[in-house]
Amino acid sequence: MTVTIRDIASDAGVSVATVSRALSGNGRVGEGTRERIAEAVERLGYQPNDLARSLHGGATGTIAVLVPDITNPFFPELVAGIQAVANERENLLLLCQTGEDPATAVRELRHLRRKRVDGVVLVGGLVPDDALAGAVEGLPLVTVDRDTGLSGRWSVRADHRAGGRIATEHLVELGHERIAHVAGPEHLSVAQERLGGYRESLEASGLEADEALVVHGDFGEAGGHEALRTLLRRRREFSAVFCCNDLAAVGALHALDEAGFRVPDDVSLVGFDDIHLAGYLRPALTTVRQPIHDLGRRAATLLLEHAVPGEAERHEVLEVSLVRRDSARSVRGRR
Amino acid sequence: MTVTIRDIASDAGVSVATVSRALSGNGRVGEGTRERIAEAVERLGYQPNDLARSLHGGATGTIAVLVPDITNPFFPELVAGIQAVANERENLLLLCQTGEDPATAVRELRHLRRKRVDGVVLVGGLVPDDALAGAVEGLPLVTVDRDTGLSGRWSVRADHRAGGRIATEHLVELGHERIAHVAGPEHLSVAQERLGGYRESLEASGLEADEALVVHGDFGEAGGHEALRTLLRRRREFSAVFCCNDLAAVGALHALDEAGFRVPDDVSLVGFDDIHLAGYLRPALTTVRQPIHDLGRRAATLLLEHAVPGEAERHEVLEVSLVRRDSARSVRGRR
DNA sequence: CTGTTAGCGCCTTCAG
DNA sequence: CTGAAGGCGCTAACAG
Repeated sequence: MTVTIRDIASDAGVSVATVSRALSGNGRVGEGTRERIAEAVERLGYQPNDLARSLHGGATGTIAVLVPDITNPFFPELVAGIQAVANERENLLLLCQTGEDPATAVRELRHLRRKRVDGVVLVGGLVPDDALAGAVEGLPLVTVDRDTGLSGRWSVRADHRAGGRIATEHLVELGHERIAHVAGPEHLSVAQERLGGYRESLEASGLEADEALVVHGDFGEAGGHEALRTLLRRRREFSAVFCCNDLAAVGALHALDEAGFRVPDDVSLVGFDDIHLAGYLRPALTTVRQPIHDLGRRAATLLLEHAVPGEAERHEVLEVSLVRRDSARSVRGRR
Repeated sequence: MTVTIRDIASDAGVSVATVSRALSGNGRVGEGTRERIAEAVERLGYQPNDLARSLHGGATGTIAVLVPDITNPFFPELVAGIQAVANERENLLLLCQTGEDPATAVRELRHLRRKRVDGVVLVGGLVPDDALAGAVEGLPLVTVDRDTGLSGRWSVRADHRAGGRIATEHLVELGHERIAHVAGPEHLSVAQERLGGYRESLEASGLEADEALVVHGDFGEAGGHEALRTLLRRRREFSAVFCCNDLAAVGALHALDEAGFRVPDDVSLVGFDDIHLAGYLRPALTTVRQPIHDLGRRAATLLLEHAVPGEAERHEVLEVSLVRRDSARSVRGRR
């Protein structure tokens, strides 16, 4: 049925060993034989079987990425970065979605191990370390935007704390004194850090840190929407809102809109991430840019180049920057 | 180093065959033996090797999807649909990006074959049939939104022509008589069909089909932006624009904005796809909804259930529907 | 119910 | 430079 190395061997009148050498380019093979082999390969339409090849213990040339939800626009950009370096090195990329469920993640990790992937990029912080530890033992792994206690593991992340600071500082510079924050899920370290940056900046500016101006939501549009409604219900004065990410900012924008506040005329808004969407919105969203694509590139590069378990671990922190667009402006009206 | 079936066989005091049976659940195995095996598996931390398992000729439990660009928000939703059914059946999903380059697509297809994937979902219409034919010979394949001349191949697509009609009809019903169309790339069948629907609808309504109101762009934001500027430069009167997809509509929206036209007050706008973004925009975009997630689900289901090459081919067409939001309203001002 | 024996397709010593 | 032989980890007939 399928043509194997043996078929082309007999067709070319040589042994399988010679064919193997000719194809893998390992040992030396005579010019003439090489040609006859190439010919036979062509004529018979031979397709090497990577399964058999990898069975020998070599690499599979396949890595995997685990994301919470590919539908969230942050992740496709990240995946694209990973994919880019995977392709450069002729690796294939398996995409897994955890749906933010630790059990699913662990199950998928186990599945990936059976498939003998060369390594995995784990994105997000939703799996407890202990559950993870067993599932990834001996598996090359690089985490992204995840606060991991796993020892010997490599990680890549943006400087979320600096991001929180930058966003808040920008609003302070615009003259805002009552700055609210729509925070992310409390248990996520990236959310904590952004919140921490916000607080640091407030303090550094000598502004009052009114805890009633901080409301926790999630990283989704609905969460931002709901969070802002909660904030509004508290009836505290504020003239600007720093949202934990762009999607939440979209929700906040809509909630503000529904309540009759105009952005940025009545309230200024700053997001985080700088997903493509941010530039499409009206007003275009001022936000903190994470180098999402590079985050992916770095993660994949580390994974493919260095991340053998046990090797000295390494943690990279990428810089963020402010992207000024139209959703934040100097203070005028206020609630 | 790695623990194999043989290790656990000797540990449990049985033969490898018995272990194999116990683990795969094929043949019958005594209660006691089964337990001792389970124990050994646990104690030694055995991880089955799917490579060896698949080498036997069985399935690999892995399918692949080829998309032009995962960063385009249409595709993550589609991929999510595919992923969903893949997971339900314990399959893994390989993600490949073609970057709209036929050569890349063919190369990746070849790579996937070496990896012995069980099948692939090919999205979009950018690879010429002949180049493809060789690369996918004997490989289960389902195409999505692609007009394929490949015989014996399965496909899933939305009813783009009906979509074009629905969008245009909606604008006609709102009283618009001069309706422009920002079309997609001319060589893509889905673009042709949407354009065809637009023309049909115009004709059915007895409206003049002014070819100067049709301008070709691409499926991106920049393309829509540029296309609308071209349209504006022609200085023909129009009060509504039907865009080939939502991303192009975003570009059109911005171009209109820059030119001082308000949507929907001065010009009505209708998109196509109904990506999440559409609902986030202001004004929220009226658009033709493609059941993107279902498109993915159906494609994967067909692939996993039926798509053995040679079997009677099947082509599914999914229905589209109009989503009325805020970007289109009854005619008032006009250019 | 269980063990023995062949391979799956390829690579890799080891001789020639 | 080339061939023969063994094995990667597992499954699938066959016999018991």
